[in-house]
Amino acid sequence: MPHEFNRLEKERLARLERLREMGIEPYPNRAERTHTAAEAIRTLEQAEAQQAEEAPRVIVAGRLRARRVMGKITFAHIEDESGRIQLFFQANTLGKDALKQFNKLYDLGDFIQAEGFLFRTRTGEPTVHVESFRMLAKAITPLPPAKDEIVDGKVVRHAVLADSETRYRQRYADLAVNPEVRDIFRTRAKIVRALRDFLDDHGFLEVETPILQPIYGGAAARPFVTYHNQLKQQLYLRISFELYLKRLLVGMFEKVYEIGRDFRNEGISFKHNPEFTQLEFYWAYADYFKVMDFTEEMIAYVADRVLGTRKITWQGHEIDLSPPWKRIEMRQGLLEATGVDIAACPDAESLAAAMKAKGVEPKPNASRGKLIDQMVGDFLEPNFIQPTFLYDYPRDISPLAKARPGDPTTVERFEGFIGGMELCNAFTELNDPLDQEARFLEMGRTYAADDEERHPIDEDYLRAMRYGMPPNGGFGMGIDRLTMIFTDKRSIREVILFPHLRERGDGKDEDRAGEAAASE
RNA sequence: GGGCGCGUAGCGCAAUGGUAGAGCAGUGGCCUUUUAAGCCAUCGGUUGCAGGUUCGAGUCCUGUCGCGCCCA
Repeated sequence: MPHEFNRLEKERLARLERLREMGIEPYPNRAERTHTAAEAIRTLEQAEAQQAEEAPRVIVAGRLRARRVMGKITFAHIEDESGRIQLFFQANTLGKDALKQFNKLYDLGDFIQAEGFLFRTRTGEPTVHVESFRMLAKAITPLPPAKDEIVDGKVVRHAVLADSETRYRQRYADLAVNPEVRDIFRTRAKIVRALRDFLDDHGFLEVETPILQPIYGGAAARPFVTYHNQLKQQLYLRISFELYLKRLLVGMFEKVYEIGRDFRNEGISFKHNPEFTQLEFYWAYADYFKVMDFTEEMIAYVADRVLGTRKITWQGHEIDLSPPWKRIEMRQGLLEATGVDIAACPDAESLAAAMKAKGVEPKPNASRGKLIDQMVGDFLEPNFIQPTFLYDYPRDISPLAKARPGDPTTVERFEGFIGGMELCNAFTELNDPLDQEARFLEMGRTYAADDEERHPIDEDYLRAMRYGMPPNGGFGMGIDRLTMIFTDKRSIREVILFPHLRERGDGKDEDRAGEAAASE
């Protein structure tokens, strides 16, 4: 269905036609710019400092964001990625017709180019005295008309685009009018850059492993399923990188990492998006305690690089990202929080009974590990506001982690938490192929055939391990969540450029409800 | 999946069950240092969608779509 233009768009289309009639191409192929807005302002300041005789000349380009027409002069602001700069249009300089053209045929939101000399207005604002200007790209749809007012030195923004649905569905408009949203994604890019630099500096090799996988694994999650037509083969979008990265240790790489997208076909919430960005690394000859130390160091490094401080505020909490993080053994932590001693309960039945005795209602039909997970989620996780490692997890929910020597119910695994949210997950990796096979079979028995967290057995992974895999520590961390922590955002949708929303045409104005109802 | 809340003009918002409004944006005009410029005039609505109750529904009820928050 072709787009139906609204009243405001039709007005702009008419002006676009008018420009064409005047021989002006509203979407020219080439643009010119000598200075960004910020560079132009700096250039003026330098000229003033040097008491230059001639005013510096610039060509600036950007989106027209404000216009104040005052008879024979017009003030405007254009914005580029570096910021805003004021333009001064004067009938005496440009001629009456040119000024009228700018006032009547150019719209807020249009990309324009302007050439002239720099000066300061009466109020001291750096301004381009425009001698010529041209259209670079006409905007048909008006952007939300956010205006900034300075009150007591603070910027107060009016009528700013705030509807979260529109902001996420039309992120381009959100980014165009909300500069602080652009900053979130600059921060995100810096985080990823800092992580890469840290890992590279520590001798890790960045690799790329398959996103389309014949067998999914490495996490407890439901996959997206797809199909290769020519191979006539069902494929899955990966739910983790783990099994492929560890194959590389068999292949004699000792430190590898990957930053990329994982896909999990599960619920969407303020901390879950169906595709999310993950960092995983695997480190030969390391164990989970070494990985813990390394994690603290890495997060502190990223904080230093990205924020310039290790003390942050997240949702009103003062959080200190400096090492060392608090370390809590899971058994001890649960004993203190609930009075239940998981070490005294070797199976699900005894643990459920112990939980009931302490007034905690166990989830029905849950395994021992899932009951423990339940208690962690209810009694520990929300309290881990300061960076905290919780370590020594139950074996039956950790099929890829190595057991603790002398304690078959526990594996060497930790999770890191910040702001009451799980941030990372790591273990001393299981490298015994026979034990690994037994774990896979055990999982197959424990989970019902239709359980969404059931793992198919990856025979090729077992084959790789049989060739010999060095002892190693592995680590996975959600980049989206780390970005939430660093940017003080409560919702993962704020840190993902194009978060998934339920389908609804091109926008909230378009109604498909009627069509859907009619077709049923 | 369940509970609660929200959905009104391009944007941010009003409107006891009784004529759907003002601001910004837009349009026409005045204005040579403005900066949410100002002043005068003016255009703009399927109140998410579909039903229902009522003399009368943006408002109450049912269903539905979407978003948000809480829970699972």
